[in-house]
Amino acid sequence: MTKKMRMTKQKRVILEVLKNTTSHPTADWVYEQAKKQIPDISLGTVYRNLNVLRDMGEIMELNYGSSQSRFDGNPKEHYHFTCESCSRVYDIDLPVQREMNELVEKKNGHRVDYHRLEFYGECKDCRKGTYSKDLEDNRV
Amino acid sequence: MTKKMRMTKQKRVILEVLKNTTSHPTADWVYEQAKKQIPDISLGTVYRNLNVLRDMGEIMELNYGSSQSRFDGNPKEHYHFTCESCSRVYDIDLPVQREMNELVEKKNGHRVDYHRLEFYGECKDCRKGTYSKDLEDNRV
DNA sequence: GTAATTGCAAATAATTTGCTGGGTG
DNA sequence: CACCCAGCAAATTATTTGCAATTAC
Repeated sequence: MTKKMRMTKQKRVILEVLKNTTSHPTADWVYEQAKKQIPDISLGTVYRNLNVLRDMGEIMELNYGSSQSRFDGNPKEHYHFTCESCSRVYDIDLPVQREMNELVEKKNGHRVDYHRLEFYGECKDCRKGTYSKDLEDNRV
Repeated sequence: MTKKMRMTKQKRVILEVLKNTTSHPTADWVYEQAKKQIPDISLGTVYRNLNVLRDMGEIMELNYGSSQSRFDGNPKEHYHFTCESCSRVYDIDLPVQREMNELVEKKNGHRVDYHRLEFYGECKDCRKGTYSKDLEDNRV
């Protein structure tokens, strides 16, 4: 039984703020905007509702699931796959498609220096049920 | 004058740890590994050196520049451009290439649910010197 | 009525920084 | 021997959480 969600004034305003901007605001900016309509709304409420709305699929969180930075000893451009089950990150050997940068430059007018491509899903170890914490801890 | 960098025992070990793994460790994991060789190394030193090594281009930081999450009112899959100068995030209208997911599935054996593609560079406003803080604050 | 949700404040978690002594070039 | 960098601990920043009061359904 997933528990039922109530549409509160706070939730409505937060969603409205997000739906009415083409920018990609931070929680804090949403909070500032929401305060214009509900002066005593609290930042905690904004965070809670952003998470609820994300889980419902109403909005997207960029950088979702990456509270910690990860480092890569290989500084050459390459792509990654992140397992949403065990959080491990794998290298992907697709060739880097630099043509896409020029395409975006032409279409949107920004100067594009590089891009980042990340795949998400369930890794082969987790699919097989082979995953073990030991394996993770001993990766070298 | 960029100041000169000294090769310390700590820096050498941290770099060595990263170069000798194909995983994409967190700062904390690097710290744990480095401690095996330098028991009294401090976590602060690990963070400092990871940043120095990243700035030198010796290693890559994944999720670089995103200490805060950003939210998108449009939950449909689409790509983004992030300006490294003003930090604004723009939508990119390239069609989503789902074929790449299958390619990775076939080649690497992971189940791929979706991917994320982000471009980086300098946005057209910053290139023109048009950027203003007001503009950012008033984005709606 | 009752369970979900709020505001507030305190708690976490990741990362950065100030200081002072030590080690590299 | 100058000055970059280490260790330590305290500070910052983003986000989450416990609790008692409030509100949607």
